[in-house]
Amino acid sequence: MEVSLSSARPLRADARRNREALLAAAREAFLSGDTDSHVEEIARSAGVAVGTLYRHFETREALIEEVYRQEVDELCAAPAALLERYSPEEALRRFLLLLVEHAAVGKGMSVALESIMATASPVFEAARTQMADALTQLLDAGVTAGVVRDGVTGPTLLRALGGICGMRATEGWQDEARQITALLFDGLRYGTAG
Amino acid sequence: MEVSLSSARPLRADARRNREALLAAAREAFLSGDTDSHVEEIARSAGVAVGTLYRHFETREALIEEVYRQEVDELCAAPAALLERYSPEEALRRFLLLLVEHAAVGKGMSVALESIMATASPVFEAARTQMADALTQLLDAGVTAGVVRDGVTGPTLLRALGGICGMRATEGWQDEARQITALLFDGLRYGTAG
DNA sequence: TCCATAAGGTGAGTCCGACTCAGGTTGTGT
DNA sequence: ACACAACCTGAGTCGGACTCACCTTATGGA
Repeated sequence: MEVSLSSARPLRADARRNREALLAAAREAFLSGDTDSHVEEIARSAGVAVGTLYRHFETREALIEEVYRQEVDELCAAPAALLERYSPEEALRRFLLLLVEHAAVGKGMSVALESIMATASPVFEAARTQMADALTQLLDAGVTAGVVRDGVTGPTLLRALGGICGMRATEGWQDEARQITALLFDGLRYGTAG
Repeated sequence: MEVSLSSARPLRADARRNREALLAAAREAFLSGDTDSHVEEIARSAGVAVGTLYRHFETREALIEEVYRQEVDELCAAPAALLERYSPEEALRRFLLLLVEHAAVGKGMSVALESIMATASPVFEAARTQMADALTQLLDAGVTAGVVRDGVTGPTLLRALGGICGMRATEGWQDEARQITALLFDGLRYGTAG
């Protein structure tokens, strides 16, 4: 599903297997709300020793980042597809909601997101940029179509959505997230013909 | 400045001094971006031993919480004052901006906020409720005056503003925060006579 | 097929930082 | 001035992320 992009020679077969197992185990742990999943547990449930975990990932954080990066990759493919299928306004609306749904895969994930937010790692920086670009794409289409106010940038909107990450531990958080999204959506349209 | 509200007898003079010194040292450390300020450092710069720190605060987190709670207390006094001086619309606008300025006291503070967000401690719960109530007060005044849409609650708006917490580590974050605030403000007015 | 070899795996041990507690110190009421 | 409870101290414990010296095995060439 993924070809090597780096100049290094490909991983040995068993190494590749282990790396994948670790990512799967980490995702599993984070998604199931096991917030305090320790490296030892993740390694064990992946069927390897901690040393192997550290062969593949610089730190515990790096592993979390990688899990998150994969999520972001999937999400960032959406805007282009949505713009082909829907009007700019509708595409924007749907993407914002998609973001909410995606954040809903498990409260453990939002912990991971926060954990990453708290670091200034280059990996996360890339993910953030990617996401911001996706939003910019949608905003630009909206501005061109005259349904979105000018002057709001992708990175800004991304941050505005950041609050959704801190939302576990409440009962009706998903509805609330949708409300916030609607609020931002309307804020974006404020002052247009919409 | 503060009288004992609990049934326990007042602290001994030296204990009170130490407690205050610890809070001051902690605030200092957090505000100056010393993100990884260790309990040992905080205790030393307050002129006490770690044991003393733990006599006054259950855990490191509890100390952070207390610093934050004080900030929140100050902030929550604002809405009532603003509503006396300005129109509901203007009061809301000013309070949202005040929130941003307040978050600006130092990037270290946002780390503290996040740290608190990541726990479901009762202390933070109280602070959050307090803040949400302040926002509700402003929103209600706005709805009554017909300048704010109905159906948005204080807790919801609070979360929407949450994204601002994750904003250190960027150059022009303060301008961005202001933009987001404006966005939400307009979202709130969407569909009214405003 | 089989070997040489380097990539990969192992897990006991190190490091470090939050937290504890037995014992000394000091403010306070009488 | 005294008794004593409240307070303070800081070396030590504990837990979890991370390391590294040594072992295992995939791989590619003979």
